[in-house]
Amino acid sequence: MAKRETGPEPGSDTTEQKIFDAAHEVFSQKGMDGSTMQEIADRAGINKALLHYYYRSKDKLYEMVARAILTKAVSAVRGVLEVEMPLEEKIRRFIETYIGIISRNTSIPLFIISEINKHPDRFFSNILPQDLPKPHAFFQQVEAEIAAGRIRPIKPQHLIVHIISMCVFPFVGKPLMAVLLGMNPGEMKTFLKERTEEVTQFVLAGLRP
Amino acid sequence: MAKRETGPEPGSDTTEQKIFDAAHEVFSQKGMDGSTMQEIADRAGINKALLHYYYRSKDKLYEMVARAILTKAVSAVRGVLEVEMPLEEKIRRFIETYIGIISRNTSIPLFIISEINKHPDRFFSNILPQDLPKPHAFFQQVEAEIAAGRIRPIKPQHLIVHIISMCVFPFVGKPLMAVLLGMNPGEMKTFLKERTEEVTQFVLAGLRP
DNA sequence: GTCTATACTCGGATAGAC
DNA sequence: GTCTATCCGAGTATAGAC
Repeated sequence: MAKRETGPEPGSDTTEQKIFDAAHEVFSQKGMDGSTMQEIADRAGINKALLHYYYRSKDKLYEMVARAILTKAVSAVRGVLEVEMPLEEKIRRFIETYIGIISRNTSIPLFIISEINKHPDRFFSNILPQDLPKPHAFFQQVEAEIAAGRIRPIKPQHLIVHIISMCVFPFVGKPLMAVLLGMNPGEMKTFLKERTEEVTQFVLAGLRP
Repeated sequence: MAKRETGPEPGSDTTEQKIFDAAHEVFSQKGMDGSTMQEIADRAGINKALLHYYYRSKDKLYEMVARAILTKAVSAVRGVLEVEMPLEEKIRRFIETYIGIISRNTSIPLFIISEINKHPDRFFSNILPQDLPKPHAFFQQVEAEIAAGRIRPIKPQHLIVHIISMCVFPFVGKPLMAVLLGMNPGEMKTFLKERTEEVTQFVLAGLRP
């Protein structure tokens, strides 16, 4: 049984795939330390021994899942960032697709930041994809717009971090934001839906010369 | 031996205090699931049995530490948010003190968001302080400035989430930001130091009418 | 390939000597 | 108050039957 770098073929309904899906769900919600092989087995509807038959150890299984998550997340961002497009358009698209992905995968951002902080060695040696998004073109584009006087001067590195922060943080900090703002789950959902538009407006406003 | 709500008196050098300090350090870096009583005992320079003598269980010890962390974090924010002050000044101070606190306690934000997401019940029933920051006054102040035409229209809830996001996220996402931007630890440190000024400028620019 | 049974290790918690 | 020794449950992993 050949092992691929990023897990079994999605969509198929083999035992291997069921295990992988179960592991994906459990690991992404509870992280490495908080997950148990028993829970993964239960969720996959099989028993513990089979996990070790297909994936030698908890570590290996975790690495497969983590790599799959990171690869998917990274490639999603790459697409938007590297296309040729006017700056304003690029910013709109970036925010829209980025928040879109997060909304449909709410547990992923927290998984990435908390796991990468807790197990940095593992991530940097095995898991992080090698072909990360290259924001260089974006930086040059920003500099060009500044030189042309079409936007206010700003360090492009800070701009991109501003944008990513405003897109990601409200989702990972959701429980805290909810109590701080006094919102119930329904109100919170509406609030998060509004953010694509709000963040876009705020960023563009902040860039006016 | 009386138990206080937020742990022993800081500064004293009793065994109880040494345990609490050790637990604070370990829990804040590794969270509940990733920490062991053995490691806490080692760091405190005593043995496991004593942990149970002073704090009945790992759960109790964790709750004390978590409550202390939350209480400190919350009260720090409260101070700035509730003082009477012109809006621009208030925003400047908020960003400055907020990033200041985080810089001096880099593991705290990640602890709070990842632990509150992993053990929400525990946090909402026992740990979260009851007297949270009340942003109501801040909201009214923003509305008033908008009505007077001194700032661009914006929902105050989104504004405050924008600000918090840009202050907190770069610290919790530091390892990721570092690889994305291709920075070494030294460059990253400089970058984070710049953020107080950069975030302030960006927020004020985004609010211009 | 899939199961049951079991070995082994680790971590939380307690008993009891001092 | 502090220690050593020990218990017990949980969790990873393997052996071996089918």
